[in-house]
Amino acid sequence: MPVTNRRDQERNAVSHKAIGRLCVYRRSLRKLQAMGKPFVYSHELATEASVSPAQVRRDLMGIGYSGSPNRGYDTSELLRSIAMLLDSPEGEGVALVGVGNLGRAIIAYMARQRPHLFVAAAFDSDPEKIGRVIHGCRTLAVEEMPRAVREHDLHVGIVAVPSAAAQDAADRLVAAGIRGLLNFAPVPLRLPESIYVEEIDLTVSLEKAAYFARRSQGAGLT
Amino acid sequence: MPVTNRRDQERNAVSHKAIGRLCVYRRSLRKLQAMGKPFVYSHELATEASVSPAQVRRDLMGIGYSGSPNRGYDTSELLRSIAMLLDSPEGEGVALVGVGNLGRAIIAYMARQRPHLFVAAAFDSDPEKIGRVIHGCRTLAVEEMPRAVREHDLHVGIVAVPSAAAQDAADRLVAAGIRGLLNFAPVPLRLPESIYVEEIDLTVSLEKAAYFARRSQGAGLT
DNA sequence: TAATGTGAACCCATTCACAGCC
DNA sequence: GGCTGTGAATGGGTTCACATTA
Repeated sequence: MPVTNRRDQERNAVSHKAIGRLCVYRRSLRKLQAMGKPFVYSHELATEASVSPAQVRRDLMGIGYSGSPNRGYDTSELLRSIAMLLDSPEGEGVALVGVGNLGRAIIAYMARQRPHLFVAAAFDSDPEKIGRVIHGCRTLAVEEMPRAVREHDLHVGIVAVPSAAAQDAADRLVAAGIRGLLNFAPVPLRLPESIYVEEIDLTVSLEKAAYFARRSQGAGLT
Repeated sequence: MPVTNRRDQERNAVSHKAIGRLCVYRRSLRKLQAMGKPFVYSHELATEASVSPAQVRRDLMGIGYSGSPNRGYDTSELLRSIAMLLDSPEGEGVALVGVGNLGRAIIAYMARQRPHLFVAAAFDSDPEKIGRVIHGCRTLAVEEMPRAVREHDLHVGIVAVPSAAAQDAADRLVAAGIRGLLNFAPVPLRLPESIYVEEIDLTVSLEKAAYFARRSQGAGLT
């Protein structure tokens, strides 16, 4: 019973936000599956993900998955459907540039959570760091990037270097064949249109949190 | 020449996204100011932030700031206007829970970038870590949180603990008086409505990057 | 009865396009 | 002439509400 077929995926461009939510639903589904719960309702996934039940149904409709009106969605089947959409049949290794505090924290973090995305290769330009092994991942010189990326067939990169080095790191990743990347450096990267960039900007997030914290009824004490 | 007054801010609830963009504009403005550029056009800020010029003008309109038709916006004045909106006149210290790899990386990161937000207090439940000083920030026991948060008058917190401990960390922060927080743990936090939560979900971001990397014209090799 | 699937309505953010200004 | 400021048009994402189904 192949619930979502390739054809659907090829056509329906699922929206950015929907993809993000599907990742979240998947996390809940994994938990439910581990708990042995065979079926789940949209409103249950909804509360877990802090969205509306209608939103969940829309999203699942978007990937072409159907549930049953009185039992809800089949946990395992839905999980498979989402995986079929999100996961690459090829490898899922990612290349990380910058093995400083942040880079090491990312490697450790990803080693702990075991999604099927993992840091397959880490790079740094500091000769001091070359050769060090962090969580089973050896640090290579940036010059090795083209070869290593090709060899491991990587498509996703992480930029975890200081701002000043970010553009160079990104350029190297792109040159090596990476097509999507996660940028932790608080600088706007200038890259080809075809490269997908996901920004993680700690400062901006914190400033937002600070701003909205201030106005959430705390009021007056300005 | 007080360009944006408190009245405007109190009323116009600037949208979430607009706040995020204003943080980004500010970064560009600081750079421009440092370069001694006294005026800037919307299209310049726009390219820096990867948004449309119209978007920039809208956003600045939203905070009640006006430029001059032929010189653009006054760099310093605009910077002051944004600061007046975003920055708290009170302190800007934040409380961080979890001094593991990630927590330490965050402290280091924030110490490097010098926005006016800084980690004022770090907490951990591991007795082993209590007392350690990272970048001038001493690690305290979580039990000290209420006192320390009150003492430093903190309103923003960062949750950088493992998933299993995240809800507890968040609850403690909220109990101590924090009103906005940044959550790095990939679990949905159940908190009072009034608390603003900004999620930073590495796994979701990576999965999104991987997904869109795959479909950006790479095609066929599925 | 209580759930799903979905057209239609709604809402908010963004962009357009142009008047006004220097 | 090229910029800003902004009403109007557009577009996309979310929610509504209800027909449908087991």
